[in-house]
Amino acid sequence: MSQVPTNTSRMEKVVSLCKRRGFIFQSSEIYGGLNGFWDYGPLGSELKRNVKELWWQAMTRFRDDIVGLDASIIMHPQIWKASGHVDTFADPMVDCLLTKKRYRADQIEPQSGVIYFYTGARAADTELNEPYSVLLAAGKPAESARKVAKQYYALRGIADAELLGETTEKAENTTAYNPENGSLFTPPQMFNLMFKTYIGAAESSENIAYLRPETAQAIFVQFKNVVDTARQKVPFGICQIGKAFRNEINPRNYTFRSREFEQMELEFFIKPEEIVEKQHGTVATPDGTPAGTEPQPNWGWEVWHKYWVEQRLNWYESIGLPRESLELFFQPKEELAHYARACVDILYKFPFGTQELEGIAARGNFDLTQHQTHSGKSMEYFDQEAAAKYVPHVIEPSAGVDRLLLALLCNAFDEEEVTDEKGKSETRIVMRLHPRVAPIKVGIFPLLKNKPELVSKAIEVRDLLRPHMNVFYDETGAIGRRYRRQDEAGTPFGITIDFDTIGENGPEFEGTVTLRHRDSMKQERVKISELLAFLLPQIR
RNA sequence: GCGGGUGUAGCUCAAUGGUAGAGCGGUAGCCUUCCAAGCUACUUACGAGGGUUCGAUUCCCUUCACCCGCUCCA
Repeated sequence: MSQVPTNTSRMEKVVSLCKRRGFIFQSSEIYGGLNGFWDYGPLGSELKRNVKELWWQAMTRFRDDIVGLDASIIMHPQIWKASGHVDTFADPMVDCLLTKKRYRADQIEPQSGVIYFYTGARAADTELNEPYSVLLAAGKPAESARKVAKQYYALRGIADAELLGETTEKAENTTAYNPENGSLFTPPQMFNLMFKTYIGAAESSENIAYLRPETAQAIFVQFKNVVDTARQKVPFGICQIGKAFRNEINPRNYTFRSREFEQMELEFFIKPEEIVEKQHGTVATPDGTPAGTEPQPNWGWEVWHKYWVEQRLNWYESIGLPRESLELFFQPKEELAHYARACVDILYKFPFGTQELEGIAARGNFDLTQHQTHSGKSMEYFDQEAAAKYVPHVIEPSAGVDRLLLALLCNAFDEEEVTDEKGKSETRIVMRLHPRVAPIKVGIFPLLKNKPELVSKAIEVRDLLRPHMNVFYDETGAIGRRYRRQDEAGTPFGITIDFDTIGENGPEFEGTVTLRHRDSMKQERVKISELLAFLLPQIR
């Protein structure tokens, strides 16, 4: 498995296979495609269903303390006011007029000094009346401002310019100039990342609504309803899988950053530390808590946070992403959003770089409090055991489904040299997807198509397995070709119905099939009656 | 959004200012007793729009998409 930071050719092979085998297609391809949107083909949609199903199971079915939610994508616009998305989910951007580099306007260091204004420039045969200005630190020679200005006009086609209309002015704490070279920036442009739409027929400002930029807010907004109906006590969680939309400035890296994507989010509500302390006398910290322990009532938020990081890492391993393909990134305190207490990202080593799959944030009670303030409805929870009312705090593991699929596909992709009995070597492409996520669990092949006994027996086996797993029946072409086709689809098992199966080579083999393993290409004989018992534990 | 690159069949690639070809694949048939065998037939493309031209896949412009770098990113 490649550990090279960027590996373009490997990524290209993955992309090509995804298209060839029907994992991922470009959205609206016959109309030329649409930037930032992707579709999942037959194999991709199965893969995606499996991943979401496994997450849902791990979160809700195998736990008593988490329940599900499936909320609408368009919600009351006030929600996005309360969450801060309307105001802060927009980045003001500026471009340097000289270098064309783009910066976030709110991250420009304010500068003071002298501004040199020009009205234009003139060369032997041309003149350009386009104002431009340069900021110089106090005391620097005017000549360096002129040098920058000449570079600027040279870019505009006025070489060796004579600068026109130079004036100067003092400036304090301006962010309109590039600190690196003094050049003027373009005026700030706002990029709000939320998709806007209108509810009802009239496109007026009162009808503005947004496609949700994250699924989390729906959980906070429905917190009270869930508390009232689900018979859960804090600590408990609400989870949701669903689409979210962000009008990315620059979608990149295949499906990694798309404008429409799917999230799997959990909001796990916990007691504020003062309540824990009141009830138990002490608050457990990560240092005093052995890894992998069951949740305890005296846990503080830091232990819960660590607990969820470990839970999530274990889950990724359980679906086939090895621990060494993942990295943890602890966001430094100074880079955290104002409401967050801590955030750990789980990163995967993609061929195009190590990138985030999931963020696990400790968000305090920011969100519930915000909605309490904006809606005027109490978000307080009455804790009978503690005899106290409080707004719960929250730990938020938030994962991107599409990113995860891409990670699984990149991780599974493998090329190996195989040598046949005649000594001829060739490249085998195999998707080593974990059986749990594999789109097709087992391929079922009659050894020969023109032998009715083999075909009918194969169909019998297909119908035996079909209620329990996704099977693929294939009778065309040579058996080796059918195996290799399934290798690219990531199908972990192949079952071949041969002449042993129908008893032609002795009664001791009757009712057995060839079971072929994708990864090792090894074959073994298994009784049809034992197939389910063999396969089920591996795919669940 | 800026700069660079690329767009020809499902994939990988070729050729050409005179109307596109291969390999692999796919489909159907024959054959075939375990790892992409063979034979036959079929299938499918110049990203889109405009211009120059008698004629454009080829030259020019615009646009769209993808890739790389910058930028951004929950």
